[in-house]
Amino acid sequence: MGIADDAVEIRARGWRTLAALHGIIDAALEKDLSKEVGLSVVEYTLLDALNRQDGWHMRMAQLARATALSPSATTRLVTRLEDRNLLSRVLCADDRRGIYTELTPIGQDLYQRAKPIHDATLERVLAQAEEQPELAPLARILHQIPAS
Amino acid sequence: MGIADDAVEIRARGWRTLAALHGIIDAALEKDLSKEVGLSVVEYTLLDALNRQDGWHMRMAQLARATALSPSATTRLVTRLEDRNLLSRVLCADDRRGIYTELTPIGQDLYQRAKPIHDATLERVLAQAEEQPELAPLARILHQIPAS
DNA sequence: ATACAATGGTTGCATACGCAACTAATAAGC
DNA sequence: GCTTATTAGTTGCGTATGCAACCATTGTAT
Repeated sequence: MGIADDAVEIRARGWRTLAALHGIIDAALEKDLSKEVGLSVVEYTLLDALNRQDGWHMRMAQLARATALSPSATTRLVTRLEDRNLLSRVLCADDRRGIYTELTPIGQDLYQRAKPIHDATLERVLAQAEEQPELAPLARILHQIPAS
Repeated sequence: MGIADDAVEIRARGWRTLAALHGIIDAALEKDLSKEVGLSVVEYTLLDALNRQDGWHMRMAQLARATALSPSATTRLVTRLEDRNLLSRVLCADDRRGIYTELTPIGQDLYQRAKPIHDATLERVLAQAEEQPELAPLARILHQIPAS
């Protein structure tokens, strides 16, 4: 087995590690957020993305990108949150095809309650991951990614 | 904002980066594997896990762990692959609750055809990710995770 | 002006998923 | 030995997803 073959296997193993760590974090967040504030991970991700944009001025396509979801799934996700009065659709004045979303006070409040849960779970799960030899190298990196 | 708060935000950003990279790789693999050999990513992951175990001697629970899937999803995944004659269920002799899975020749053949696709896509996508400032730090790490 | 292309979101439909309840087989308690 | 608990895997059911087809609005060309 030559160097090139090794590289392929190392990449594959790296990808398996990434997928495993992702699955662990995702499952833990899903469980805790769902239990404590009734939000799924994607729902939290959307609220979080909106919040980092001052709760305003994100179009459907941007939300789709932020959540790594298809356009159709994004439509339904926004509809679900709108039905719970966490956000509202706002028609775009200059381009009436576009739709902005706005966090409602209820949505902002729920996000403020969800964020500590999210952050605490993330810290706990990452600490656990750093104890596992397979995951540790990757888990440690997450603390060292520079702002960009 | 103190050091502790910074750590929280850095973790959160690291998690977003991890999720983003995972989504990109997963989507690319999904697309290429589906197109070229008619396999989804989880289906490939299962065949790959089986193959690394000599195509034998993995119980349902192990497969569930390898694919990060629930028991029920694992049952249906194995059923799908069994219906396509890629693997077969084998009752465990000593513990008749347990079920082993065995790759069929067809399954082995399909895996051998799928692996180059998988590896090439992974290499391509990771190379692209290394060009993006947001993803580069994490993408580069995947080449450096030691065997364990 | 009118037709035609391109863009932004939404819906019909089929599929995969997780949870909880279930069955079958083994292990433990007395 | 018989009852109870535990473990392994499967099924019913509701929900989230992606794809492709669709509608509405905007831009472009003649």
